[in-house]
Amino acid sequence: MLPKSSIIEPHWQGVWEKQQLFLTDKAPQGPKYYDLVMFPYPSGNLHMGHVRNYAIGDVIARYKRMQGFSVLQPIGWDAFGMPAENAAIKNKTHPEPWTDKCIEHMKVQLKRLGLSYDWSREVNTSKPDYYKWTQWMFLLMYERGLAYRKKATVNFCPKCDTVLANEQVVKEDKCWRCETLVEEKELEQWFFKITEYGDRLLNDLEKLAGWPEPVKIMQRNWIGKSEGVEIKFKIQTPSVPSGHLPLAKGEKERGLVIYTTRPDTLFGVTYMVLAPEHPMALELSKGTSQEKPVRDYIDKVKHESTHERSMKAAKDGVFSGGYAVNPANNDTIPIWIADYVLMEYGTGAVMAVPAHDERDLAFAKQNNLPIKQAEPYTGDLGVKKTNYKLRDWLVSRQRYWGAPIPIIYCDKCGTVPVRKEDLPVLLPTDVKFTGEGASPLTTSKTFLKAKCPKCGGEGRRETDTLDTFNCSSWYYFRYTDPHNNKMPFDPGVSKSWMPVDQYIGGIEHAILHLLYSRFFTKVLFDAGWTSCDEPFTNLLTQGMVVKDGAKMSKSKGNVVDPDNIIQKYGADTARLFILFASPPERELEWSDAGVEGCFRFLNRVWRLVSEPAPPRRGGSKIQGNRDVQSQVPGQIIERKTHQFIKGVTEDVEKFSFNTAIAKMMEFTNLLYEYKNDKSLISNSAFAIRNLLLLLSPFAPHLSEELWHQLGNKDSILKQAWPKYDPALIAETEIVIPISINGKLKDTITVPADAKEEEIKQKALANEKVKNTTAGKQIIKTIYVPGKMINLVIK
RNA sequence: GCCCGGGUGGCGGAAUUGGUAGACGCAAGGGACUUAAAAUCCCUCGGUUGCAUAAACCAUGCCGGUUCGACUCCGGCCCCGGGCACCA
Repeated sequence: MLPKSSIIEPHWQGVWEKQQLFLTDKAPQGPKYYDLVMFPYPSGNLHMGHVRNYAIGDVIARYKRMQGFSVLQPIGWDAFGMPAENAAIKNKTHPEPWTDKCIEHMKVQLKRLGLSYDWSREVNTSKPDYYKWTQWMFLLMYERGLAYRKKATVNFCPKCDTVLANEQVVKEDKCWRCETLVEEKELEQWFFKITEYGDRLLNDLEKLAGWPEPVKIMQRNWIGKSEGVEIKFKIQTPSVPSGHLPLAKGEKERGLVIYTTRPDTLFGVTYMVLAPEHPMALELSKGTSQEKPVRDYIDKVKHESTHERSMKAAKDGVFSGGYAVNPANNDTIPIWIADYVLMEYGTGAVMAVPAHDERDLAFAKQNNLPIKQAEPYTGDLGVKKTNYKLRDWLVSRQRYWGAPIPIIYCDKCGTVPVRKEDLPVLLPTDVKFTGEGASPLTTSKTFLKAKCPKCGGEGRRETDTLDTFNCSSWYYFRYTDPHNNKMPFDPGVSKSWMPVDQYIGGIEHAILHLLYSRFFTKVLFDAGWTSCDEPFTNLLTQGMVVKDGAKMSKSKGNVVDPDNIIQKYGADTARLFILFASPPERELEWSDAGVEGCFRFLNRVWRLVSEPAPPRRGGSKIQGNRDVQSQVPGQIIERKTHQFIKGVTEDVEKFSFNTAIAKMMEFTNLLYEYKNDKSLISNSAFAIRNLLLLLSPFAPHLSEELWHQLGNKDSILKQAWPKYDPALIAETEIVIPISINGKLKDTITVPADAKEEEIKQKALANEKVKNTTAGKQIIKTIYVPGKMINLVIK
């Protein structure tokens, strides 16, 4: 083993840092390139998913720098969140020191990877100088009428007397700590009106040409715009004649309003379904024999979290005891109550058409309800209505480790926002972490009381904190002006960097994080803070790094420690392997075997460069590449070098790093074939120089070391990306496959400029072709220029 | 359940627009060098039949279709992964 990664890697990292090679100017010099990786949650340990993310980002950053771009590649910490609070509960400590320690450790790990970050722009969302501005964003939303309060259901453990996250609800709706059955509870919560931006978030997806199509489709479906109608059905109950139920305000005739996108299927309606929370659900059963079953069913559903409910495969329900009248044909149809209808969507009630809808069909079969094929209904009915699946964003969290929502409740003035000049609302430290009871903030003596900003009277602070998605929805703006203490970022400075040219992160963020970030950007745009209405021009969604078929995550505990790999093989090998093992968008199954191969490759490069023409020990004679045997080696090397530059450049452009690395391996293998030929020294020097340049974004330490060994004084990182000469890449001979009836028979080698006739003649003269076609008739010849020739015989 | 991906040798993967399936790497087997080992170098390597580096057939999750030609396009299934709004 020649390159001592443990020596050369820290050495060059030190040199780069000393020369401040990765510090970015306040504003770009020349064309800018904002290269962004999703900042990590500081779990305390770097895992392979991170390494993959940052290796991709770093290759792009280094490549773009060599192309002359002014590159901004920052890093920071998405530092608020539940794990720190859980750790505090478990270890009877405080989330802050725990988080700080995690960051400290991960920073050391990150630096070992030799990533070219501008560390002077590091952000930490859990520090007041950052969350001050997260609170500022909340106030901006509030000012613009986009923040409001309403009741919402949460998962609640009655024994711990506390709100649970979905993640804390384990199998069969039990609390993760005490296994008590989780309940649903209604609480007043803060929301952002993201629905007001639904149409823009939907329409502007079309602008995002640099986004993967599947991500756009997922967002489109998530927003779920649909055009339909609301139709009113009259109600009948067996015991009470139609119209006998009390009328709602402004209602002339009692009825059940449903939403449908398919009014044309009205003749096929055989029953109606209400969500269990529908206000009419219980009412309809009153005085019928169904009263008790309905009550029991609604009770049962209450104990199911909305999360579990939406995901269970088998849907259930109960007859309400009431009937409705189909306005199209006056049929009397039963009204059911079932959990496959959601109160949040439409009117919380649907007309069921088993003949047209799969869910209705499954439910009808299960409950022996009629299925009716019917003519399309063409009459005019109901009121046109556009609905969205997208719901307003619930930003309240009943937790400590987040940015406090900057609101004060005053008995006189009501809900009053904290003045911007009074930000930040600091997280108090006199707090208990028990995992029980209401939000920890309610236990602070210093926090709760506050003067009303309006009247100066005694007020009470909001004790909810902001969802951590708030922190990550604007951090890319902060990176552009990270130390500003007068505003979240200077619009002029941010303008010179925004939008992000390339955003890279896990596919698991395809919807929520990316949608919220787009929403924030649009609000900032409307408020005049930015001229971008979309934050990320290009998006690369990397696949997961999995181990034993399962996602590597802190919660699953199947995390592979990159430290071990770096220690054994070095950062260059680790980076190279993770890029080589799989294309970026695809899932990558981690395996320690294969890392070895990349390590061997780097050693081969090392020996190629630093051991000129060593005595070849052992082995048999070296054979030239078969297809170029007849040609002059010097020309071969030159041509292959230009082809190599072209190939790698194209691969890096399309982020096909695995094939780019394969090409470097092939090229290295080729150079080995000519290694001992003294007459080729100048060709080889040219080839090696380019090999190192192209390799440098992938394996920067080794490339830098060898670059200097070759006598270069300046850093390889400052060199220009090589260009190829199109005149020198053309092969003189090409290989044409001959197939008969689509089956390959043989190949022929012809001059690159051979004419069709010449190739056909040569193909027909081929021995194998003659043997196969003997006694048969050639009825068709297909020639694809430069590609192949196919003979169809009978 | 719904939405979005993926399925190619023993393994990770490659394959411009439908045109030589298996590049590159790993693992495996054989050999060279060495007192020996490590490292390095050379050869073989999808499957079946076959003495064969002769030839044929089969082969890109499964079934069917379009085409001179299908991993690639179309229809129907099966399996695996991600997301599903309080994990980030």
